Amino acid sequence: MSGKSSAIGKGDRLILVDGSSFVFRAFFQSMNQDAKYNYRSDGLPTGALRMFCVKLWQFIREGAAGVKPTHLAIVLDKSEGSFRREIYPEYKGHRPDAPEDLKRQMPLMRDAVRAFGLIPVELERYEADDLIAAYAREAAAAGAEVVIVSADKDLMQLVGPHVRFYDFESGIKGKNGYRPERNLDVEGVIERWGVPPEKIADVLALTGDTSDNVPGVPGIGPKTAVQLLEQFGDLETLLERAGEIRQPKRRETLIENADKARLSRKLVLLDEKAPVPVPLADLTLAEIDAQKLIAFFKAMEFTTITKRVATEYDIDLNAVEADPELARGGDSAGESGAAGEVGLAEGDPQASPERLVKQRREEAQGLKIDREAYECLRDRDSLDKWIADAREAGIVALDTETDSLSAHSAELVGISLGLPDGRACYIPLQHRGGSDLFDETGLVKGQIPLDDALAALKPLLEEPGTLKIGHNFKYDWLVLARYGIETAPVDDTMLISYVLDAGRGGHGMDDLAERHLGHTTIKFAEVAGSGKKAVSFDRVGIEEATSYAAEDADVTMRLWRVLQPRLAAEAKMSVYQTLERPLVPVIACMERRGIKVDRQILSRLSSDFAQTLTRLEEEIQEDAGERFSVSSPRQIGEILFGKLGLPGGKKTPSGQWATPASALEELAEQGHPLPAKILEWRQQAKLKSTYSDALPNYMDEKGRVHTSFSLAATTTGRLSSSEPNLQNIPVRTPAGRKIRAAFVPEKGMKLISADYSQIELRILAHIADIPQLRKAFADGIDIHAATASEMFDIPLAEMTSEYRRRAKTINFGIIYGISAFGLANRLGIGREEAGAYIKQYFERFPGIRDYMEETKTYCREYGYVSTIFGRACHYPAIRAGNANERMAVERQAINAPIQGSAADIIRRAMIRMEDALSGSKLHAQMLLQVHDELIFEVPEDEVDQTIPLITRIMREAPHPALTLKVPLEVEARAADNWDEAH
DNA sequence: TTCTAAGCG
DNA sequence: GGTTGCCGCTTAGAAT
Repeated sequence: MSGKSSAIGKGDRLILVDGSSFVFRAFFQSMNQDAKYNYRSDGLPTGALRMFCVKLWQFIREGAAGVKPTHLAIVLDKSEGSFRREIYPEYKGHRPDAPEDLKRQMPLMRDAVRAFGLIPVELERYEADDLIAAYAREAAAAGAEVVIVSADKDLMQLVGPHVRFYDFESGIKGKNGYRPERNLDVEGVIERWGVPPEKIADVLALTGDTSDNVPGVPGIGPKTAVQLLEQFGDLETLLERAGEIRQPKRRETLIENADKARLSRKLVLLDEKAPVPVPLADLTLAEIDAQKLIAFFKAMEFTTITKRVATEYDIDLNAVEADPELARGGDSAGESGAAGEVGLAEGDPQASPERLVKQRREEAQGLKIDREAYECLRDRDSLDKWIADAREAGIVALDTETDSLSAHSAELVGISLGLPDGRACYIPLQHRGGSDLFDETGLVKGQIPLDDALAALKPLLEEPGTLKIGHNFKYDWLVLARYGIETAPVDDTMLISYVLDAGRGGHGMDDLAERHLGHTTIKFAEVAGSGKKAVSFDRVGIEEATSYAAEDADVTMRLWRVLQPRLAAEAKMSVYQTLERPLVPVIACMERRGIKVDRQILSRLSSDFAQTLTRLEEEIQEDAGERFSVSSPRQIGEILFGKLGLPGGKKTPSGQWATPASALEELAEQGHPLPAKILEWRQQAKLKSTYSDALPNYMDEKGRVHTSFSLAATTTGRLSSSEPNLQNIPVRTPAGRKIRAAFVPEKGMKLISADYSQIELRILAHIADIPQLRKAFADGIDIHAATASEMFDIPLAEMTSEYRRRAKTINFGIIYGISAFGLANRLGIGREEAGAYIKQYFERFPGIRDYMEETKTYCREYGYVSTIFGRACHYPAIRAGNANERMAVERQAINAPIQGSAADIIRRAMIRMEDALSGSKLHAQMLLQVHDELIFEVPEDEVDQTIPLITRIMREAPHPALTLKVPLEVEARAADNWDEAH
């Protein structure tokens, strides 16, 4: 386009786009769209880029702020270090990092600009703002009209008779419906700032600018600054005559901070003299090369904008091929060249997701895994070579080996890497034994010093341009985080498998290798031994460790190549990108924090329980007339139903007497003292063994307990918690709540518990679209009472607790896939009566019967059901021949969309929570999730601000993807222990 | 390792 | 025509 150059002049119109703020805006706008539009089929985030292109296309064709351009420039920041850093090192100092997904698509922005036939304008040592200033002045001086497109208020300095400032609306609305300024002329600037554009730098010099870390003068805000400038004319005059200021305090700070103000002005003042790297004349808009633009869009997998361009230029879409070369990311060799290529079918730009899936599967089955070829890296040179290769590939599988199973305390023993070409290596770091020679520190010889290796690996593991692949990466993330490495971006093959195949089998690496690669992995026990002979991994010989560890990385990479393409092909990209991937660091941080437990409380409880147990045991044995083990259900059964001949005994599937609580309760109601005592004993024994005795063993030196949440353990999308399970801490009985009360905040802090009220019933009302339930929820009426009123024809005002209780049981039964038998059992009524209830329920709420029937039919046909966010839960056994089994699976299928949708909602809330809190400068920390409840630890003086924020994030969690037909309600409370907070 | 019971949502 | 039976988890202890 430089061939058509002509100098700018009167009648010309120039749009100057502040590239980085533009792409930021674009990113947040893209976040308001369904996630499926924001990722390419290889998982690369492209949402910001898509919005960027849509807007750029719009500016070129239609103009911005009512100005249709003859010239246009996208101006970028070349690097972090501008000349402002040289005069003030703290400039833009503590800026939060851009979101991970945005960072990954940044390199492609220049490609997008070029695809439009434009030149990305950037210059070393200068910020985009300075170049925009220089262009704006030059163009305005020549008589052209200028529009500056930016979200950065600093650029409002440049507004003048021929220069406007334009900010297109951010996708995210702030508090009080705040919207950024847009389309400002000189009048608009004066209205916004109280001063004309040329004085903005003076204002900022006084007030400072927190976002850029410009100091300013302490205690001077915008109001005072404007007033002072009105009084004295400009900053220099003000500073010279500061002695004349009446207010003593203000006078002193201004005199004292005069230099700071001058420095601040230098920082905020834009450098109009910046040497522009591209002459204005070369910014003339030429006709777009639509073929090239479409080829780029196709490589990015944009659809709507691609069609729009094709229509505009009357081009046959199918005749244009995607050109991955146009979307390489970065402009020179060596700079994260792979960001635009990751996962694309090699040399086949037309590969459809389905073909790619097939190709990868065949490839995986054809490629033999060769353990002999794994490398063991024992010196820096070979490690550096591997790091370079990983960088070149843009993708690397990663696995850590440690000396214990707990990610919170394990020491790093080694790291393995795997590449897409099937190469894999192991880097031993802290092996201490086996048959290898070791030195005086106990470390086996021939290992790269840990610090050296980590220093070399850290940039690779943290850089946005190289995708890391892990399996159950939360573990590795936690281990590496303790060595100061925050790995990103990461794909997790366990989570990809979970999204694709929940319900179809395990998601452990061994399972997946068998299933997808037909490969049997070396088992951990084979190298480390099992039972008494088991050793920790640092005692495993390095050669053996290499085949085991490198294989893990190798298999992980191969699994990724097989599974990842299925995300796009099976329309599961959104689920993976919005509900799974971002949750890994969130959960990891929660686990790392742990929750404090009061050891004394537990130890006292243990003694209390022990005492009660002894007493009960004696009474029980006396009543039974013999000594036996109360903890043995079989012996209990033999005593109650055999020896004492109590009525109504049932057998378990294995033929022994069944003694569940419900059976014992029934006997107790009939007046038998023994079953009641056994029940009591069992409760106390459970509380003692599982909680008061066991929990202290999990406490760290600070008295905190770190559970492990599993993200891929359930069929429905719920999390699970283990070692210890903190999702089943007692709450239903007074004795149990004493355990819960042992969970406490740190001094000066409170615990906040926030839980969704009736979330599953609300989801049922939404999915099945039940008018009465929707109305009851909308009106905030007690839902069980409303159900009872509808079912039993009793006005709400006359509702009795008994009818409400029955309705409540029925409501729960419905969620679980009700049966007359089950309901009868629960309510202690006859089967006929229970059947009549169900019949009546379905007559009043026919939509629920429809939902149940449709769900069963759907599941039978497709083998899976889905949550409202598209998570699939597979039930292959739905076609089982056995009627009982089939009915059981049908109930699961009915329940899964309800339970799973609730799980999705709280996942969304959790993912947003951290940013929302830190964005509001609050220090609350999320500690636990218990399915519909989140537990936080919060500084006492922030409780009042934190509760509304948490509540809002949880209530609004389905947005913007979905708007439920019922409101979500959240109850939150702060207290000094978990029992009181709940 | 499997079964039974009990803790939670 | 008898049987079984309400969803999702983890842990402890006994029995195998």
